[in-house]
Amino acid sequence: MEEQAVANGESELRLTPQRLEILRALRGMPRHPDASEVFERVRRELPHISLATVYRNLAQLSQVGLVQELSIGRARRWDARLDPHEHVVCRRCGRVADLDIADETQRLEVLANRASGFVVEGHQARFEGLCPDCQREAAADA
Amino acid sequence: MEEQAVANGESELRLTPQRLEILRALRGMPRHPDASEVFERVRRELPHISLATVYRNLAQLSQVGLVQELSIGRARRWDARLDPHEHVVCRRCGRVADLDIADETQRLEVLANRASGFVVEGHQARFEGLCPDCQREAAADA
DNA sequence: CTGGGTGCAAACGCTTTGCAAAAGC
DNA sequence: GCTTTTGCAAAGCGTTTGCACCCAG
Repeated sequence: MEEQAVANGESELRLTPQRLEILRALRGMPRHPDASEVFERVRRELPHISLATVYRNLAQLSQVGLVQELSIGRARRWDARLDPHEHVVCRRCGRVADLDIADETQRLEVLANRASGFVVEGHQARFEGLCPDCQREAAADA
Repeated sequence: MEEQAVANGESELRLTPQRLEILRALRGMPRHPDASEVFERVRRELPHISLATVYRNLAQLSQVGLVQELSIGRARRWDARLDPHEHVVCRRCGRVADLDIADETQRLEVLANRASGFVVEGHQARFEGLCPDCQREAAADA
């Protein structure tokens, strides 16, 4: 198969069918899946793909900046959104939602820099709480 | 041995030698150790303690609010500080430092609440960067 | 006697790695 | 042909669990 390369800042990745499909799958999954969820989804198009390939490609794609790794909870989760944003996790159902409060969190990096002496170059904020659905259910239980 | 109970909001934990020593160890380790680091340290006082006991006790202690669990990187890390604070992780050496910017991050919970519809009840912010030591080394390398 | 707590070893879940075969340059 | 990528299986690593024993109330 004729392949194009995926251009990026420093290096290039071959655009293999697996790579392409993983990227496509992730872009269609706004709920921040972990590797095995991506695997299950990609499998529908490429039944012979292996889980190891999914792991390898997610790591490579994030190295070249095409996807973002999230550390939410125990398992690594993945996000095709590249612009700065935060996440809220529901304590009850585990649902993850995006938060667009980049302006404010960006300011915090400056504060963190001053307070720590570190050269701060990034952050992730994870909020916890009850999602609207679970608020309703919690109210119904009581 | 005469044992006292550890009082807390909802339940009680027996103050076993292992429990006591784990708590003491953690309070003396400001670098946010993971379970096996706590294990190594406690072992110096209690050579026969098992790793499973450390895991179990850290989980129990955090359930009753005597220690805090951090989700930094891959392994669970533990913190004896209970007041709200954030963390900076060094990209190079992995060192973790505390950040006292609670006033500002507390404000963010309100924003997150409004932006998401979730009832936000907590957060963890993790900043990344280069610690002072690694800044020096990085400068020396160049 | 009863229940929680412990140590040990085995099991677990997620992730990584070694390797030979396959595919693109 | 040389390099990269893949699939498969095995190994790795942090964590949890089952179980018998122990100890305090």
